[in-house]
Amino acid sequence: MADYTSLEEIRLQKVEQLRAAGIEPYPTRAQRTHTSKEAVAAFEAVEKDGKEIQATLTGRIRAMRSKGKLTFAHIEDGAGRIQIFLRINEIGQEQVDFFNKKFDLGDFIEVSGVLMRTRTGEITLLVYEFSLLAKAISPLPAAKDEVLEDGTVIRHAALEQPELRARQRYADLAVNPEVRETFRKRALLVKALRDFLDERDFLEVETPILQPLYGGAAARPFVTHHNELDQDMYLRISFELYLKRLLVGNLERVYEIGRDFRNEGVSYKHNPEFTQLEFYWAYADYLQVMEMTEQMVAYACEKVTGTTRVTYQGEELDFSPPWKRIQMSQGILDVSGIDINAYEDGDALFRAIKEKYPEKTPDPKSTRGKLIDFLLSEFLEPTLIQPTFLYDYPRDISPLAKSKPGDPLTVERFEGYAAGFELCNAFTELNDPLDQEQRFIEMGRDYDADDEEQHPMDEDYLRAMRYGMPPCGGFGMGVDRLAMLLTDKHSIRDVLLFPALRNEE
RNA sequence: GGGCGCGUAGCUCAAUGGAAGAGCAGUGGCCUUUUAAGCCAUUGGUUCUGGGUUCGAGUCCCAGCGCGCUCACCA
Repeated sequence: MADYTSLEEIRLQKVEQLRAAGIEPYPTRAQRTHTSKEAVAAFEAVEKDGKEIQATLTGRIRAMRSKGKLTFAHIEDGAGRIQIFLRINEIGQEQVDFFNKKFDLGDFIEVSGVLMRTRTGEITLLVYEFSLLAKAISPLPAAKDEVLEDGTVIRHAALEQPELRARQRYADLAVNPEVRETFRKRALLVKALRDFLDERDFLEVETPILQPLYGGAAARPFVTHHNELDQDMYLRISFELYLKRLLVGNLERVYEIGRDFRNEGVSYKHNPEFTQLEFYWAYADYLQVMEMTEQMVAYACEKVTGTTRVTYQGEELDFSPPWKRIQMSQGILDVSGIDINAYEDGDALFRAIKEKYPEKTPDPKSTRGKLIDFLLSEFLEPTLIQPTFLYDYPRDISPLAKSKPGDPLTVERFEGYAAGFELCNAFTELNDPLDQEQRFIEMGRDYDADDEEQHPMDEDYLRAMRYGMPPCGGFGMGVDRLAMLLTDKHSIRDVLLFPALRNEE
């Protein structure tokens, strides 16, 4: 049983009073002839001819101004806001009083009448009939909007607590229209990515979320259990190994947009579940994937924002191709002065880092690849503000990527960066089953047995690959991260409708 | 998980260790073109929770819970 506040008690009483008066506060059906936006457009179209437009509108009461014998209110629907006007001339004093006494901010109502323009010029529905669609018991956590002459809206005492906004996203959405806009943009983004790939003959597929083995990335998984099969299952940490099995099956171009789950820390750019796009493209290599990536992101950016230049946290990012390309060892040399090519094993590289940067503290047990990753995130990443591809990665942190011909320490892999963080990751896929098996074994050896990030040996994946996998390029991107960039949000929580939060009790 | 910060009315916020307040929302009234409507009156509090110090705690101390920022892990 809920504890009601005094404000809620009053509204509950109104519900009883309405029922006692034979009015159902939650009627089953509603109807409308126009959205708020359509009503305004319809009125503007015939205003000059003096023709009358009748309309029935539905929406939520967001502002109310009663002047005794007349009442102005604003209702809000999915399309926007519109003013309504109730007057004793049309409906009588009793009805005006009823509206004022029994209806509250937040209630959903249906209003019928004639469109008009008030003395101050606002297009308004003059109401002849009104009814309740759904009574709000709890007041929406917002005060008032002030609309300035130039149209800018100042919200007074808006819902601002980040915790409340995330926990009660329904209230946040109801009260902050720009939040609805953010999620519309997010939907546009996903649609744009899908359209782009569909147009290029990529087949959208769905692969298991519940997996008997996890793989395809370095992350700790969520573990669950299937009762009937009596076996532990993992929530996938990537789609990679399943999508590549499909290439063995002669599906040449596949992609999936879906949820990944990683049992890691939560931060402004990490949520335990997040949306990933992966595609695999037979007969392509990482350079072709690179080219398609910049086209795809620019396309999505343009569809979402109308341009390929967006402002992110005060910086203008230009996603139009081609993006800057930096070969990784060269990039690290440029910013840190350390030539990773001069050190073929982890110990040597570690000593070089400690000598040049005694204050930096990489883990001394790190592999060469992990040390390079350290240099990368320490020195290079923060400088990658404009969209940039970093390419040619160390082999030992890339167990699923194909080696660069003639360079045993390096694989054909790139990552896309923007605003200083990683956006996507791609490589020429390893399709040699014997090399792949060797990599799994190396990964098992390089990480401690209790390191949950180690890639488990996936025998079925190797079995698939032994049937022959075409050479191909593969790609993965955090869709939430791109959504952050395109909506200028600092935190991933702001582009997730229901971000992960600790239990309230 | 570590460090720092925050938690007061439905919302946004005040309150030197000394009487818990304001605006909006709510309630009652006045008001026939308002728009943060206005005017008059008025209701509303486990100051996150539990301990402690003190004559006295919203304020200081300890512990817990939640959130934010940040570092680490990771996309």
